[in-house]
Amino acid sequence: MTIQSEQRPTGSTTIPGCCAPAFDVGLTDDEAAQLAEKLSLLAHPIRLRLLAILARNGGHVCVCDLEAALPVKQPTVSHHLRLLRDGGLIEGERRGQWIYYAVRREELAAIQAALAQFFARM
Amino acid sequence: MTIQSEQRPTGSTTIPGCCAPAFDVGLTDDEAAQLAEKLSLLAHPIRLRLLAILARNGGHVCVCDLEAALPVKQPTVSHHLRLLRDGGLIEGERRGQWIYYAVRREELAAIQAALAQFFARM
DNA sequence: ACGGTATATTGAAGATTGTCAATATATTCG
DNA sequence: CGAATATATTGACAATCTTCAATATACCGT
Repeated sequence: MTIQSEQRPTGSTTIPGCCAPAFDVGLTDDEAAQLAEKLSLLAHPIRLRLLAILARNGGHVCVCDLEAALPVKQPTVSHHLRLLRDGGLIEGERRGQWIYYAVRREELAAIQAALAQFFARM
Repeated sequence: MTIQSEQRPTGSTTIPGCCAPAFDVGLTDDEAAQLAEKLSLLAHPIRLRLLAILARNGGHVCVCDLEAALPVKQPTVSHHLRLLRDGGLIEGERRGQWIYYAVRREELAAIQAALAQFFARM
């Protein structure tokens, strides 16, 4: 024959051919789920911009500032702020009529560390 | 009065009170959209595990291996592989009956760099 | 207390995503 | 060619996400 018979090189199974999970899996079910959840929180342009604004002006930005800076209406801003707050990434402090938000650096650093670990394992 | 009148310190507007976008915005509309797109691609447990497996066993893993290692059916594996391939993160090479996937390190590094830049700006 | 402003919540509607059975396509072997 | 295996695609369905108008809540100044 002209074409060489392909043989799957994957080891340690009795069945020749395919589908022997003898390889390195790398990420636990739980690890993947947790990291995916953190990434999902970041994976939205409005939330990224919210974080960026707050990180650089922390403690001095109220919701109306954010609404003015972003192309969405006030309920949408509040919605994303809530997601970020529930995810532990930001916190809000009421000062008078306004609520000032700021990034929680520790949590942000935790995500950064989780990502670094993920990439390190690649 | 006992309570001090709150005054928004945000500068450079003629309107006293609120909503003067004099602060640092930090992320362009486009930058945020692009980064969010990359993050969305990563933000799924199955895709994270696919990447981890492929990164550590690159070029030696066929779809049936992946299906065996993950808690989803074959069409779902193919679906996520397609998303990753369309996103430039992996590539597949047909060898005989099987198609072997591998991570594209450059693209993965690009995402890592984009993330690093994002966190650096925080 | 009242009117005004800031923010949150609710509810609805549309868009996107995730999963899988069924089916199609490609490849190998006999 | 025809059967068997590997992978991709289609189509349907459910779940989740995104946005916003309408409304509610909280606070301020008068």
